[in-house]
Amino acid sequence: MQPDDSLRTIEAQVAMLLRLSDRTRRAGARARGEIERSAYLVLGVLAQDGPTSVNGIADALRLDPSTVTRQVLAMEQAGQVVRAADASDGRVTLVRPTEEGLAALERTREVRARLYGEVLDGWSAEDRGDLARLLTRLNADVDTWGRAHGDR
Amino acid sequence: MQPDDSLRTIEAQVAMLLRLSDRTRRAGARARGEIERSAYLVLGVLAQDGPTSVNGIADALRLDPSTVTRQVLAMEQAGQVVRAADASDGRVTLVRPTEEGLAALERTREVRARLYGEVLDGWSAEDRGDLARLLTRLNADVDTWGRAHGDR
DNA sequence: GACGTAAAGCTGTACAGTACAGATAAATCA
DNA sequence: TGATTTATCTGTACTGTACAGCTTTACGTC
Repeated sequence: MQPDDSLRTIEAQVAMLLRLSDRTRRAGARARGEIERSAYLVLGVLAQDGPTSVNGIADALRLDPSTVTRQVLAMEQAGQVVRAADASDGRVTLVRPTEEGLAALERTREVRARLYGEVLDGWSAEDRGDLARLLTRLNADVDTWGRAHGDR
Repeated sequence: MQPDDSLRTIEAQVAMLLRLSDRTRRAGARARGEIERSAYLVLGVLAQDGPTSVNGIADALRLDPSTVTRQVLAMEQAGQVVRAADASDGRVTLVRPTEEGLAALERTREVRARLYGEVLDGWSAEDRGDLARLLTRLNADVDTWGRAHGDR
């Protein structure tokens, strides 16, 4: 494969993966007991970083703060997080995951890992490991690139 | 990395890639001269398969036909495709890409390949090739899985 | 050939996810 | 203290998508 071919293939395959994953996410996600993608990502941030401000979540996910505001409001309604003013800065809304929220996150992770286990049934451990490694690196580089270029 | 760890990492990284790519797609995509993601995918199908029915496009992209109907109507307005009744089956709307549409597709592919070239700047040819290969295989398996399971 | 059934596509509608602009409240600085 | 900045929330709009129902065309059976 020529260098340029790899780039084109990666680009095309990422676009198609987006399309297909979107499909899979919608189709019966709730029936499988999963939480929404948006809540899933927010809870992932909270599970990793602990209580976080709305802006902090927005930055971690590269989302507009107004979007996160609405997501955490919905998640509070669903009992997945609690919101409280920061004691040392009244402007800040600190978002904390509830036990229920963390349990829902873990449940979703397990369901999805099982799903991927089915999809990647015939894959060697080496290919799985390579894909995990390369995707992680790709995301890190996409994130770095986006921040350096102001997402232009 | 344990087998289960790979699955969890892949799952989490795909979710994050979706998030980040969505961001990059919106931010300044038009400014870079790119066409919309939906048009890009439809034109990709037409470029590969030639004139295709609305249902055919929907199947290739795993979209609802009503969604494709609207996309091709918008693309016709934009001069990227032309629609015509199939001579042998009056129910079928055959969608053909215009020269302009194919040129826009190629332009977008080039812009995006260049973008990926920047993001993957420090990557070895081997890693790029591996990522291209593994993503292609992942998509094929996701697609197969989805069709086998009725996207449940 | 007529009638019932199926297929293709279109229209109405609804919803998730998102951004941008502007409003509000709290903090900080000169 | 007043001006400016920061964090969040509210109003609004748009893309992408699905599902249900409608219309038109085709097909199969008699």
